[in-house]
Amino acid sequence: MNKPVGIREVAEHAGVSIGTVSNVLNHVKTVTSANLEKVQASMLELGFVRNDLARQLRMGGGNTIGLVVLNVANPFFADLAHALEAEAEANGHTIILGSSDQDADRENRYIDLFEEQRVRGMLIAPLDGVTPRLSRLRSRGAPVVLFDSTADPEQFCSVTLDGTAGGYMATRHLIDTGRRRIVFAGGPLPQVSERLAGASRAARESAGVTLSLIETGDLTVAEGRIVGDQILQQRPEERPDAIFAANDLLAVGILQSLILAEDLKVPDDIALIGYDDIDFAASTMVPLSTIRQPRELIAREALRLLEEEADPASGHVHARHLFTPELIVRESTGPR
Amino acid sequence: MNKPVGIREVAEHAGVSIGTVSNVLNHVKTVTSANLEKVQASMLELGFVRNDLARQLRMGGGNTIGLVVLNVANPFFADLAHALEAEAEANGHTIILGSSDQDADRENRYIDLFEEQRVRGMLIAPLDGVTPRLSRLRSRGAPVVLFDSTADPEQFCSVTLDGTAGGYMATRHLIDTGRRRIVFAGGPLPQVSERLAGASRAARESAGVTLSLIETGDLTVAEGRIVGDQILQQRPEERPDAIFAANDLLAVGILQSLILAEDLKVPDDIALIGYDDIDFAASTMVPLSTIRQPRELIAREALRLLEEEADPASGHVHARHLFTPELIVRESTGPR
DNA sequence: GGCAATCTATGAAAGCTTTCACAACCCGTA
DNA sequence: TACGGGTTGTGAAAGCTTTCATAGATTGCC
Repeated sequence: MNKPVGIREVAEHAGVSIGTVSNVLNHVKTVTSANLEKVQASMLELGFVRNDLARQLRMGGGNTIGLVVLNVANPFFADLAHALEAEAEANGHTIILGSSDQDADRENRYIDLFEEQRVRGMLIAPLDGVTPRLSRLRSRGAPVVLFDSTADPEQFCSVTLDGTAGGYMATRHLIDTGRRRIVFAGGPLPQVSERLAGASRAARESAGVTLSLIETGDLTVAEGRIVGDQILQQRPEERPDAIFAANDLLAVGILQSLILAEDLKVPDDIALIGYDDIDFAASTMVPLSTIRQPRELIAREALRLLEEEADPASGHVHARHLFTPELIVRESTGPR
Repeated sequence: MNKPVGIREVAEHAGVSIGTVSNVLNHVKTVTSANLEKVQASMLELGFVRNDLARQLRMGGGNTIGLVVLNVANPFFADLAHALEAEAEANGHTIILGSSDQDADRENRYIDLFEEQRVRGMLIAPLDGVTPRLSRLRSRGAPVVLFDSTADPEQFCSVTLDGTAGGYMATRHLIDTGRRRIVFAGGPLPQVSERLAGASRAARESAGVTLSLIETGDLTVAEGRIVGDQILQQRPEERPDAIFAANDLLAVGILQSLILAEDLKVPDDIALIGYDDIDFAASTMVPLSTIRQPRELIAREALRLLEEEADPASGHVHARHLFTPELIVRESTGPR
């Protein structure tokens, strides 16, 4: 193992000054082509790799962006992370990903970590809304964009889908296709309250429509199966004629369960609609109607806001951006 | 926005020396409790956040680990990343995730980036085996563990599932349950060659078994549907009686397609087995038999090797660790 | 040839931490 | 009292880069 080779060794080897090497690294155009070549040759020969830690230290922070999601194993977040990563890469940023796994401690630990790393900003899908930890972060002036529409727009930028609108659209669609006894399945409640609120509104608007709630502990396939089994145990005449699942994973689980029943068909007897439009939604046995969240748009806007907030000259004002989601009709809510 | 507060300001405010503050930060036990309290109070009051960049610079690299996967959107890699992250966190490491998206350029860019960040080591699922870029990295002495069993064990540590064994197990299982005309679906070929090799061996061992190949351009649900449609277009008596898909995504797509056919039932007419045991595999319409890869074990071992390689005192010798995968029998290969 | 105006190169300083040789101090004992 | 030994605190140096004021070289023009 040789001595670590830094800018100084390169300068010496190439017979130029430290400053010149630095200029080469940073593509400053004042460098003579003769020097440029000498330096580049030396770098190659010595196997020089710029030390980004020193660079960032000197420059007072780099262009890394911290991302905290609720759970990478959830395809929606995996896709979102993917979109963010692609978008960030295009802007020369790097994303560090942390998965809080729905654990407040982990969330806080990642925030601490990112702060210590002097990230340029953070994108956070907060677990319990705005915690004291987050406020403290904010008061220190760190750029933060939340994926949480309940955040105080005076204090934070946030970018989200309009869950109320999505809930409304989904439920409205069920009603429009002739459904009357609708079940909303999802939980824990705080996380799905907007979608539920939208659903309620749609139900209230139409006479003769009832909306009931099956609360789940989580939004997973396994929980979905439990919900499905629950519904199967009801007497056929008691069963709902439509289910609005708070996300696609849940919907997939419900579908799994319902499809095993002989005396019940999706969508003929029960319509099913999900939320998120994960890649699998189009590939389930009965392709799933759902609400699509334009992940690329969210990703782009979140990064734009973060960039703006990080730039003191921009006259940035916090804003809450609500994107309106889109109804995707597939077979699981097919015409009755 | 106040002046950035560093260790120096804290020291001054608390009336102690810089060294003492550093000792507090690093939990050196020689600090008097009186001083400890003073320093901690000052930190709190000033809102001090340790600058990890300077710390890492001084210490010659931190404890961040770079991870390059082929594609985060693939549930297998998402789960693996998740497992690695959990394991790393337990050891006080942090994972930086990069997704190469099957693009050699991106792979190289991430490697460069990680090198500049002076990561403690890298975990890489290489696209095309060991590229010159990787060898150069190695020759520089950076700890690297590959997820690629074709890597030269003299040069690299690698951790993988035994794809040949997995391919053999899957095919053997199909044969044992009475199947004779087996199709292996997967591609591009280099990525699935081991699984195919295992399948071939199993087929050769049994008289009367034929194995044919449908090569795909990718291992996605969409490609799987294409494969399924292809099979449906064959005359019933020409169709295979079993399909071994090179991964679960592909299998899911195939299943989607086959299930639409009236004259064909899975598993009665065609058995189907996948590979990876992604979370969805148990949740498909006909729950999918598959080969499980013990992700947690891989994650643990990969990090252990990396740690060992990073520690010069360990007398580390490169090793290829092949984990034997496990056959998971579900309904898609149900008894004939 | 002489002078100003450009252009390029130089290298010390700064950015924030950890490290470590050394100083200061305390206590008990000869 | 003087001294040894142990404990705690100190602050300069180092780690590698970028920045920037300054020096030096070159060109153009009268």
